[in-house]
Amino acid sequence: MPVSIKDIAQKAGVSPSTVSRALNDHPRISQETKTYIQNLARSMGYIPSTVARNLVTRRTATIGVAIADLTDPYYGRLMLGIDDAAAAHNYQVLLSCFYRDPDRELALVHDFHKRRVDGIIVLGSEAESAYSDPDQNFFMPIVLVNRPGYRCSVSVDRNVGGQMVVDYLVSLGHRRIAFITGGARQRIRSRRLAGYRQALARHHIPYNPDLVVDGDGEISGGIRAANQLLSLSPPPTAVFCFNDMTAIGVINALRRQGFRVPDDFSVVGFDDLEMTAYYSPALTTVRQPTHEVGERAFDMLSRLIRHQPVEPEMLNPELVIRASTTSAAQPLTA
Amino acid sequence: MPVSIKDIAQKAGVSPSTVSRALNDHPRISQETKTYIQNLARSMGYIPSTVARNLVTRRTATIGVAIADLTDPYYGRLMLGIDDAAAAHNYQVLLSCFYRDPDRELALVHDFHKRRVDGIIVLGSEAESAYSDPDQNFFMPIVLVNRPGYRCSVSVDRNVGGQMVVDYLVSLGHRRIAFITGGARQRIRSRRLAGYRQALARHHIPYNPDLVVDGDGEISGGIRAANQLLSLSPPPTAVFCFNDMTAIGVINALRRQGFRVPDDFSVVGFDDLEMTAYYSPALTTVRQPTHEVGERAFDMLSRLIRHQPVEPEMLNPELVIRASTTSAAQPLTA
DNA sequence: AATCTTTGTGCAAACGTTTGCGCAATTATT
DNA sequence: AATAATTGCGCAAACGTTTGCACAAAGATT
Repeated sequence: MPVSIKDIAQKAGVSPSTVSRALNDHPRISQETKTYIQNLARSMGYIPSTVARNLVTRRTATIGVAIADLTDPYYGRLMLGIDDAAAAHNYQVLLSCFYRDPDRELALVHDFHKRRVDGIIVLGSEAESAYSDPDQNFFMPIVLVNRPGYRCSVSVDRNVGGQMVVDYLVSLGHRRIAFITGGARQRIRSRRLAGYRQALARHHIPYNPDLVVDGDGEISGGIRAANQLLSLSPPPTAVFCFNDMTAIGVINALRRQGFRVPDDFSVVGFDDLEMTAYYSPALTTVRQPTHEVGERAFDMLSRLIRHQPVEPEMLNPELVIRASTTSAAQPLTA
Repeated sequence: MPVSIKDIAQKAGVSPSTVSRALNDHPRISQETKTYIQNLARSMGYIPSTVARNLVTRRTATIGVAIADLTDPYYGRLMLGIDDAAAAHNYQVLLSCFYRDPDRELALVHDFHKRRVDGIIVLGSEAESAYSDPDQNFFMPIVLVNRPGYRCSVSVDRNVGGQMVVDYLVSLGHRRIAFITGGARQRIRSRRLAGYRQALARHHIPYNPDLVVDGDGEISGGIRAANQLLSLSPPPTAVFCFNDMTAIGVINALRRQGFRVPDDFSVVGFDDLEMTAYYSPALTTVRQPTHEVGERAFDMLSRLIRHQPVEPEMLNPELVIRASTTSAAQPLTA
């Protein structure tokens, strides 16, 4: 049973209010009693109860962050930005993972509501539409990262990211460029895919649905997708992947079939995970300002909490050219 | 302002206690009122306040997990085991990252105390000794993962892990085997290092302090350490790394200096991150039963919470031989 | 028909804080 | 020397729940 403010009050011979004020450095308490009580509290091993405090103040100075996948370092990097911004504003952060499961995601957001956090950030939402649904009774600010369809979101522009990749591949002479999605669910709203198609159109390359196959954002999905692409005739000469994890799977599957990257196939990732720079071949990918995204997401949430107006934000990605891409070989099927 | 139990009571014309009991499916409430109130609550958008509930019940059904590094998928995998076990026991999990900073770690554990979680798990503690320090006033169950010195801990036996690696490298003919630590702070208590030394002794290979250099558990540390090792004459023929991240750094630094892995140097990691199996060369490493570790950590905490006796647990790792290791070349310095 | 159980509900206290208000004692202002 | 402002503290209500106890009404047991 932890020691409470009343225990301290009793021992000090003062009222609980005085103890509370002394501990919170209230101006109308004498310096003398303050230091006396603070020392006493320390010596008694007092640890204030946030839960009682939150109940009466009706705020928690805490935000909840729901994360899609803890084994993908991309989200870890976003968290860094959020944590930094939150710390700078004296906010605590509660984290939880929903393992890419929309039901768990919603359950989690619900739990955050019950905990009465001041606001919520969702990283990699799988249930975007729910947040605009009035039936959900979400009564607190929520910002989504990378879901530009939602009112309160900060995203990197994956459409232009996709275009950059295609432009670059086309400039290398590629014309049969495959795209691997992050999963069938993502497919419809995929900005990368939209950018891919727009860029193809701009280069007068007809869109070929066979070249677009589903992955799952993880290595295993990349492997499956690559094998599927290899069964095409003719196969693509370049593969644009939903993210770096997928790209790792793709490169492996290709290599396992005896192909070489980039000589036989160019492969491009997305996210610029630290480790893929050290991969072999070092991955050509699209870098996102993750830290800034995290910070901005927190700032937007913070403005929302203070009832200030916000509008969706869009940040620009950057193409990082490394060793997994090269000029298109002469078409084998000439 | 969210709707409270009183609001519902008023609208239903019953007392708050009845509402509370109806929502919690108390046996002494008629089915009729139960369904009536439950529907009413739903329609009013009622979301119970855990904070009020926690205050009166004096428990939170929540555990806190402090994580050293969110960008290392190793911890993500541990979390999976914890989350699964916790969900099975109707516990919520609160996560937070301390970025390998001992001060932030302690601050975080302190914050968990203030939140009155029922117990705490620390993954990758940097402040182990604090948990045995009575001055810290930690008044709740805490289990540490991979800190076998602590009373309540579940660890994989990194000592035998270290020995397995050295035994294997020696069997390949290596005698100049380097070890890269996870950081100067870890060095003293490193079980891997102890295992490394024991195995060397067993093979009558004298211990050479020059071959033990500090990394930091991340890629950058691996790069630095590898360069340091290359400046030795003669350099080692094999490098045993604190973890897989370090190994990635090492392989890169070696390659950048024109060396080949495993032809010129054998490299061994630790953790068996999924992606390192897809690395090139695929990494020889030590697999840990991460999911089981996570589950057991939760189970231990759960026993602690119920005041049942516990004792430290130790799980066995497993050597995974892949392509980053091979027989020692003829010594260049013959 | 009297007693005993059971069923369904309400009262009120409690959890550990914060905070508006009141009030006495001290100090500053005329 | 009277009044005003300031300083230091306590009272008590409040936050939104849960829960032991009381109690009336209905049903079951003699």
